[in-house]
Amino acid sequence: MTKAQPTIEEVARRAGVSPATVSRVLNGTARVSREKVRAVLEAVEALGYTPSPLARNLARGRSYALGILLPDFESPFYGPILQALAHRLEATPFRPVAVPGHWSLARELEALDFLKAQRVEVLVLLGATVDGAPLEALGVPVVAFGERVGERVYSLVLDNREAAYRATLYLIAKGHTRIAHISSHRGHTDIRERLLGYRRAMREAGLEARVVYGDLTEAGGYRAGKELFTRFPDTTAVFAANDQTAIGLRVFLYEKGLSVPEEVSLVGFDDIPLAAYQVPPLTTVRQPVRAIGEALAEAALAVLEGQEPVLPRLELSLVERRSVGEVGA
Amino acid sequence: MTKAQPTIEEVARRAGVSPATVSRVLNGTARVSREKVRAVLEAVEALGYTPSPLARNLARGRSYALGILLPDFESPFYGPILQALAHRLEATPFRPVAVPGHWSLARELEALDFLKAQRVEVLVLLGATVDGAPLEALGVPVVAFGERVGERVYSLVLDNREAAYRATLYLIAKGHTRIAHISSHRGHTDIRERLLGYRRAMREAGLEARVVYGDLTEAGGYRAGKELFTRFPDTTAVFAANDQTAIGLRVFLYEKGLSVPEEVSLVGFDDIPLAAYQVPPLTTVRQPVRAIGEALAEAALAVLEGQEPVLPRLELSLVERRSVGEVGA
DNA sequence: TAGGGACTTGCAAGCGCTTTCAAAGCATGC
DNA sequence: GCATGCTTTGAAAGCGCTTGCAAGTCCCTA
Repeated sequence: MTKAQPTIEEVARRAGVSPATVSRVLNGTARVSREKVRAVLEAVEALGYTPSPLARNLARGRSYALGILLPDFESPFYGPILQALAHRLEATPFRPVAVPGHWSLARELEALDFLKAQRVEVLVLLGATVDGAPLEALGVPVVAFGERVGERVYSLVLDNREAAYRATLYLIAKGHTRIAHISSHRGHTDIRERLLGYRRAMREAGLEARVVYGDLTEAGGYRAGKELFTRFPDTTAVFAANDQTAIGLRVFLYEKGLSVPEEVSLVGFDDIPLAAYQVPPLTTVRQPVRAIGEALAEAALAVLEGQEPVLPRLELSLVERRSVGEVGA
Repeated sequence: MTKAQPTIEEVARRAGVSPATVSRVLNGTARVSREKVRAVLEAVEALGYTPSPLARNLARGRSYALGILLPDFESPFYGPILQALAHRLEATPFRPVAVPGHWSLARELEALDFLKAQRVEVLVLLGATVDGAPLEALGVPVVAFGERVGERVYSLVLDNREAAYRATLYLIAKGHTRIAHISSHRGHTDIRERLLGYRRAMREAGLEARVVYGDLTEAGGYRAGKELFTRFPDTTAVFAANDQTAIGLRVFLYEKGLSVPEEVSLVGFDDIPLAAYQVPPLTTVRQPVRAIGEALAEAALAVLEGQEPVLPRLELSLVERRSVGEVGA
């Protein structure tokens, strides 16, 4: 049976004070005499009272809601970021309101409408493509993972191009020359940056770029592999735009009977939790998800305090595992 | 500049009616004349008005919040369930409030306190261990994935024991006799049920059970593999309590130089998205996550309507991929 | 032509909290 | 002993919405 929760009124009555006083001791917003404090606390304890967030927020005129727009809840990359973000929020009065944009701009716009209706005080963007006007229209500050422009929008951006450049260089250093890249039209600028980094490394080394497109899913990686090895059968190394793509490609190679890393080397991007547990363990560019989540939370909280957020300079680093071999070794 | 959102008051003024009328047309709670409806709609449109959920819920005396307790946001198994659950809720007035229990009973209890403070109207339990008194203390109905008891608690339970039994039988049918199981003390009854199913199959076949314990993570699977092959080096098949364990074990085998499925066969449980993309693709027991998420949502919604929820009978099925080989084949 | 019923509409109370404002209590200083 | 200045406390007004109730309209019937 749902025994209704007690109200501040009842607490006040039991403690022999006014609701105002109860509010004051609970929020520490004004000095209250020793004995009344005790009485209130006792009543609160006895009744098991917790203030209704609804009423409180309405009275205070704010929602304490922090909107989070992410692609979905099953992404092995965004999940951990959300986790860190939510974790950082736990000790604050703010609550995360996470909604999926389902990798579609239209759905993202719907999600924004929803968040606006929810009166979120700030928006955190994770792997969304929305930008510009719709963002400004929200009327709240935005903290984005990935480049964005606009007033009151702050972005945390890692140097994807540089990291991709270095990853490609790494492959070249291992003696590879026929190196392909699997990119994607899905996703935002980060993916394009990775492509650019790859191209630059290839160009500088005087090598021919071979690019095919997936959709950042395992299935996409598998299909891209099919296309790649049809068009460029002699490819010896592949740099994939993300780990899921690399993993999908991996099973394509497995089915085709090409061994990794002996015949084909693989480098991914993101370092999702399962990357280390592939066979062979996947060499990949690590994104510091924990730090990313925390930095976003920190920035959002700063904005809420009216401060100018400082976004840290986070590094992408190649983690060498076992999916890359040396040519002619 | 955060232009404050308009209130019902302003809409009413602009439409030349009372706030009550605006409320009525927006909620369809009473008949309103044609012209006033038009006027209200026009004003709403012009002002870009959306009712404040805070005020609305306070006035209605309910939160429209549906609490969800799950282990964390990065689980490849619970993520998809959450996704389906949240998706089903989209068209309803209810909002998911998901909080992580971090695989710890203490944290789960904290989470419950939080959910209670949030005035959730119903609780959905995903992979939590909490049961009994703390659950009842919440004072709201509970819909659980996995066996639970109590009044106003309803559980969706799949026959894990039977599925584990059949999975083990499958291995036996492939000619294996030295079959191990990696279980876990973490997790709830489901895991134990799988252990029991395994034991039963082994017993009935007159085979000796060999059980070691992991913690349902990849790392745990890896460690369990170490222990397993120390104690029982001649093991030819392993049935793991979940896919992550199997995947962790897989890399242990890889490092040890044991091939899958030629030397060791592997069966997992859950069929997480990445299971199909392992090398070799993992044979596993599929949990219908989409259906599970939807069934839980459906049940929760039914309970909210005051109805007795009907929980469907969902099936676990073995999906054969490439990680199991025949003995002597 | 008056009375009654069916609709439509606005008033005002209230949801549970916060916060302003003023009253009350008290000690201090002259 | 009285004015002054603090401090503690409660009354009451909202926050933005919903909803019970009653008033007002209009049309129909006797």
